Amino acid sequence: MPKLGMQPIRSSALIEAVITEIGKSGTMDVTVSQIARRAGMSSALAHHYFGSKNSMFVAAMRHIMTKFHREVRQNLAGKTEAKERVETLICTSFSETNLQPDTTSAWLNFYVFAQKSGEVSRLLRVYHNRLESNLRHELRQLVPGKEAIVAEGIAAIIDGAYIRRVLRGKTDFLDNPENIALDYLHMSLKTYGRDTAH
Amino acid sequence: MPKLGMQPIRSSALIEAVITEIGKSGTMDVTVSQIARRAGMSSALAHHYFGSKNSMFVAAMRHIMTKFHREVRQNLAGKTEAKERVETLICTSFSETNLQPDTTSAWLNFYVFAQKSGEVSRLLRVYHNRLESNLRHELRQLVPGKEAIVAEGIAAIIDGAYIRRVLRGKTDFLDNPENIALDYLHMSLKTYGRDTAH
DNA sequence: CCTGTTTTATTGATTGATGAATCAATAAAG
DNA sequence: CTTTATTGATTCATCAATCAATAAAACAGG
Repeated sequence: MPKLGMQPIRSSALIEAVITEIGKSGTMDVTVSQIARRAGMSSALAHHYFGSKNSMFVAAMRHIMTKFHREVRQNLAGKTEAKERVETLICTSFSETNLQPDTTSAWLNFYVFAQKSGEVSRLLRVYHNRLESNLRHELRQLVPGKEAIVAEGIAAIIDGAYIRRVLRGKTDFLDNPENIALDYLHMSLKTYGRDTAH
Repeated sequence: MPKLGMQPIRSSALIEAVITEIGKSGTMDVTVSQIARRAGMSSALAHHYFGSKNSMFVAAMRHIMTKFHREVRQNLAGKTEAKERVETLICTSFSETNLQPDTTSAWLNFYVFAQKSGEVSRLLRVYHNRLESNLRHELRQLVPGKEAIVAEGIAAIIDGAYIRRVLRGKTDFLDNPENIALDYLHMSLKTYGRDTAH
């Protein structure tokens, strides 16, 4: 019963399955068969569409990054004030979707995978650069001369919070993780900000 | 030529080799043969002493953690002032040894591995709890009521900085990474500290 | 509106490589 | 003659990737 035009349906089913399986197992040693089974097809078909396990991983990563990017743009829309825009960048990083266990687990695994795959490494670099350049751009007006270090700090807190989330589960996380980053931002504004007065 | 008492020598050679190999490949898919070769012995002997690849990884992790713990205790010795002690905790995390590429790479990989192995997960939790409880203990006097969130922030920055270091290499890291954490500490002291003066 | 050819979808079985773990054998101390 | 050290060869399992085969839709011309 081959309905035509299955390719996009199969692809996205596989991509979802990759993320779910990585999340379930916590590692990237998941077999193509596991992924294919979860996506409701044979491993041969998975290979038929993606060619290799590697490209499934890369596609999954691209998918996560694209989703994130879309979310950022959506949340930034209409916001013009620099401080508000930085806060939006922070909060989007900690949004419901991005804190989904499967997503964070996949992130962490892609970080490791980047050391193996040049393509993933490049993707990750692009993503990092974009986030930090976004941050720096807004911070330039808020904490002139200090935008680089503050941006780096915010980015580090985001990554660190992700890790801790993956490691310990959300249970014993004291506070909403975004509050740490927001706190850091507000203290930086007070300390280095051009308008220290409220 | 079996000289007796080889066990400890072989063990530590293997542990070193595990860390080096993980660092070299960036992942934990290194073979026992690779590890054994680097440690100057056959893979059979490696199995003879450790039983399984898994216990080699666990032993390597224990080794890194023990070394770190020793370094912390050493650096803290004699320091009594709370602020100084927190700064020492931060700086030790970013010491020369702990920023060695192989070490950071191994760290990151163990983070991922923790999701597979209950033992590693427990080890990591112990380590994290110890660091944060140390931080909280000192911070209690410095930023009363806020020690939990500040400790969490410092810990997150440390983890985040590690990741970024692994990902990008030390080249395009703007500043010494400890400065971000130290900055965060000092701003927290100014904002929440009991002695805002000075 | 048939009929054969091409394209797309799909899978069970096979191949080939890889690598963890075990074994059998050797040898030097004690 | 038992214990410790050591390895080359072997076993056994796992998987990524490919193949051969099946089937159904689309399409072609008569």
